[in-house]
Amino acid sequence: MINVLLADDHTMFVDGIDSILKAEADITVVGKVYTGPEVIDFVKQNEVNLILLDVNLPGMNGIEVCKALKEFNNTTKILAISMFNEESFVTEILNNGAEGYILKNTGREELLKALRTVVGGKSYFSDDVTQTIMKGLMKQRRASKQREGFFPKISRREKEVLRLIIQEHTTQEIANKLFISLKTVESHRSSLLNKMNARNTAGLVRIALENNLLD
Amino acid sequence: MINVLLADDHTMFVDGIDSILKAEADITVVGKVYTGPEVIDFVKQNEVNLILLDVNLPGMNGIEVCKALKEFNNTTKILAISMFNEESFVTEILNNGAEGYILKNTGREELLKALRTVVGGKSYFSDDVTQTIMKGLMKQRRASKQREGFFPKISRREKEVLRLIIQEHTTQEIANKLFISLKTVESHRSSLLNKMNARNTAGLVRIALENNLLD
DNA sequence: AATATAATAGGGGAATACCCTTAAAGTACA
DNA sequence: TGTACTTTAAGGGTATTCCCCTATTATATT
Repeated sequence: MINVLLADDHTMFVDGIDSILKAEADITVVGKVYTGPEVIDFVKQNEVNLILLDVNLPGMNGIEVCKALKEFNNTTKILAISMFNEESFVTEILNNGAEGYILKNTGREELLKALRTVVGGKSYFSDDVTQTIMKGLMKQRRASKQREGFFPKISRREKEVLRLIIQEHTTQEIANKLFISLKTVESHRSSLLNKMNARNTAGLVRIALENNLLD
Repeated sequence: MINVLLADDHTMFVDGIDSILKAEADITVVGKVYTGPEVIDFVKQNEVNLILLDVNLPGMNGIEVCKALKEFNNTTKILAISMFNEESFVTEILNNGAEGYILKNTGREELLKALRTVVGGKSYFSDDVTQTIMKGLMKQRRASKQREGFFPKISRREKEVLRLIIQEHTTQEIANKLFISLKTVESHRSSLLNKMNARNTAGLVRIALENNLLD
């Protein structure tokens, strides 16, 4: 038997889901809650296998609830639901422990499938959500591509020096490691500052990490 | 009519796909190639709508091919295929311009669906691949969670200083901006180095960025 | 009210990074 | 076989960071 908790501030929506799940023999809706703190309280006092959790709960939102919940509970699965197919929502709640993410326009069949998949220990995502995430993955490329153009390309040796700088080595240490003179390393540092348009080491490190310059 | 190029070093596999696609009225296999450079050459001389591209081509691998191709061609779609459901493969080739990713154990029906979806301008991914990527997304959480524990928490003021350091400001500039003395900022810097276990500014920046310490 | 932590600030010194200029030798490319 | 870029290196100086130490005042926390 799957014990489900519904957490959403839209009563009508909650009731709709409730009536859908009632028809299923292996699923019981053990509770309905309408705010974040209620979710936490309920889970502490009842056995819940899965929470259908609205991402945009008022007050304490779904993401915070998720985070708080995972602090003390690892068995209850979380299937996030939302009106919005927003990349930031999806990634954030997934980073905070949700096992699945579906949209509110999801039909009865898919809802049930998602629910059972997540309870079964796997993850589930609406096709639309998947598209969004993957697009995000692909966007990175275009963005970093554009930025590439901003830098004159960094030479092989410069890249080595840069890597060692980021690993917290001093100029002297880098010189020793690469068997070259202190002055040479200084010279590389200086061209790095120029090419990357940085004022100091902090900038070097930030720009390098932000733009994945170490590949 | 969809013009497809097959790029894979396993002849038998290529022929298998070829025969599957032959049965489709709207699809023509316009070429079969077995190495990376051949792909580039072929696309330069023929009209190709979609490439079924093996990620693990010998010599110049699929990822490099993808990158090279997107340099001069934006119309040809790329559907990556691979034996391996490896997160690094998937993310890398997606970051380099592929529109879809399927596994070699994909059946005929799914292959055709993937192919038409990608040609239609949308992205397509095998369910398994989606699972892998999403798992990767979720793993980040666990990793960054663990690391959080390593730091004593950084105070409000220290965080401000840290942020300005990352923005390439010198100690003197930070002091001016925050209306405090140079020595106070030095003092904050020094506790940051301690708390974050960094040797110098480079480490400060790297650790802060890697662990999202600025939220 | 007592105790801990944070924020403030100073002196003084050593280590490191940054700047400017110059220049030779190696390497790749057309 | 030039031309451009990279890698190497130096002198000499300034700026900045880092490291000791100490110490007062605020702000939580219990």
